[in-house]
Amino acid sequence: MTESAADRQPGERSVVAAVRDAIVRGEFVPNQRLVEADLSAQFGASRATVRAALIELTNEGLVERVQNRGARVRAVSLEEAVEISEVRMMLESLCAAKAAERISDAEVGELRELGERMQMAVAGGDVVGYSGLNQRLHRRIREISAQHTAAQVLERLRGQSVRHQFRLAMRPGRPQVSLPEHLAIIDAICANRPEEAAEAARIHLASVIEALKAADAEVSPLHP
Amino acid sequence: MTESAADRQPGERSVVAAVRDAIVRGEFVPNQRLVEADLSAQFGASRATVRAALIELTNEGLVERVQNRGARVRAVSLEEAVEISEVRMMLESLCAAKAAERISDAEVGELRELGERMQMAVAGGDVVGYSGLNQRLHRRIREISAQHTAAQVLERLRGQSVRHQFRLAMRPGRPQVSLPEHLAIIDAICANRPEEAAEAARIHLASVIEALKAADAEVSPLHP
DNA sequence: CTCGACAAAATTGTCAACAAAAACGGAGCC
DNA sequence: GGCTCCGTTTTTGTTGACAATTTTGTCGAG
Repeated sequence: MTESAADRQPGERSVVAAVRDAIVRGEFVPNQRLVEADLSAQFGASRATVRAALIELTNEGLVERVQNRGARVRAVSLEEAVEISEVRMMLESLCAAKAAERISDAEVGELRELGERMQMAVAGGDVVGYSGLNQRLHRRIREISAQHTAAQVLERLRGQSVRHQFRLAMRPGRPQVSLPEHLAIIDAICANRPEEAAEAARIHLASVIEALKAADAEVSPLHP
Repeated sequence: MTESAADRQPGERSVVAAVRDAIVRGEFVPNQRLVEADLSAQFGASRATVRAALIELTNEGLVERVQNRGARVRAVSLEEAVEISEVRMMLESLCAAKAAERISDAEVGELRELGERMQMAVAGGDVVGYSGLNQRLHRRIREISAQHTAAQVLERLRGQSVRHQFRLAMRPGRPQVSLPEHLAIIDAICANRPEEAAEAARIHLASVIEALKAADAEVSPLHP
């Protein structure tokens, strides 16, 4: 077991970030128990600190806590991943429409550049690079939309579904189908067409939902 | 100062419920400081317990916490209330559509009865009763939709905007305009028409947003 | 051999006390 | 008179220990 995490900065707020990172990076696998004393030793913090961190991560949907039974990494099922994507479909279309209304000239250049880099990444077969640009695009659209409430909800949901998202990005052929969808969103936003941008976002997320179901069907061919 | 809150059941989870209730009921006003020691005395719990409760309520969006400066009741501005309503417009329309697809015969009866009771409440001028039925209707639709993720987000947002919602319900003439909107939602869901239900929900929330802005314009006639 | 009761271990919930940081107040200085 | 500096007070952040609960392991009876 690596002890790389036993660093300085026992801090207060850093513990939540550390545990969150460990979860989204896959270091802590779903359903793994998170014993307060263990985490307290692993990071330099006291038990009360990790306890506070676990409470915070619980409300973020990353960990599950039950009375007197401790915490564990929350496992999101396929059904939940689909639900999350449905909510994303609604909120990302809202943000896309808002962004199309408010975008500035400088931001247009930014989005266009992101789009070009995504095209290059796909052309070059750089899957992980494309995945990173993907995240940056969605985040930037949220920021441009200035819909703070929706952005916050979407950020929380992203943390919960990051595992499914990653599995999806690794599917062969997936980037080739998602790239044009992303470019359509960019085009609509940059052209100041809210309705078109919202529709493009809906189409993209519908595609994500289909891919999620397809990926699952491939793993478990028939109902086990 | 009333000491009615210093009850039994110092509990653990009850403290978050107690503080949450105090906030949504208006006992704790926006921007009011929430000193840990004071709350610790007011409710029978220790400081660590109220601290945990404050962290939880922070992630629910009801309180604001800044490093080394303590917690206070979060004040949601008009802009935030509008943002919240925009998100609600998207998610409630999603839930309404899902509910229209999944509703059972028994649930149809339930919703119809709720609608009749709402009509009676408005006819009788029972504003507070109508407000309660209003909440029950929205909650029941969320439950029927079986969209757990959206329901959870909506529940959190409801807590944040309950103050604005309440102010709205008290506006003279408001129930008369919101009642037919609610009945339209009920009709569409009970008739198994998802698209119609979603549209009805959108119309209702758009009306809420307009009313929010109007109510604010009335309080502060010109830009102060 | 299986099932249930009972004890032991592990883990969480709670508390009181200590340390650090920030807000407050007054005296001194320009 | 206003401003800064410094000590006091309040409030939060952290720590360790104790109590309550759950889980685990073991032993005996059927």
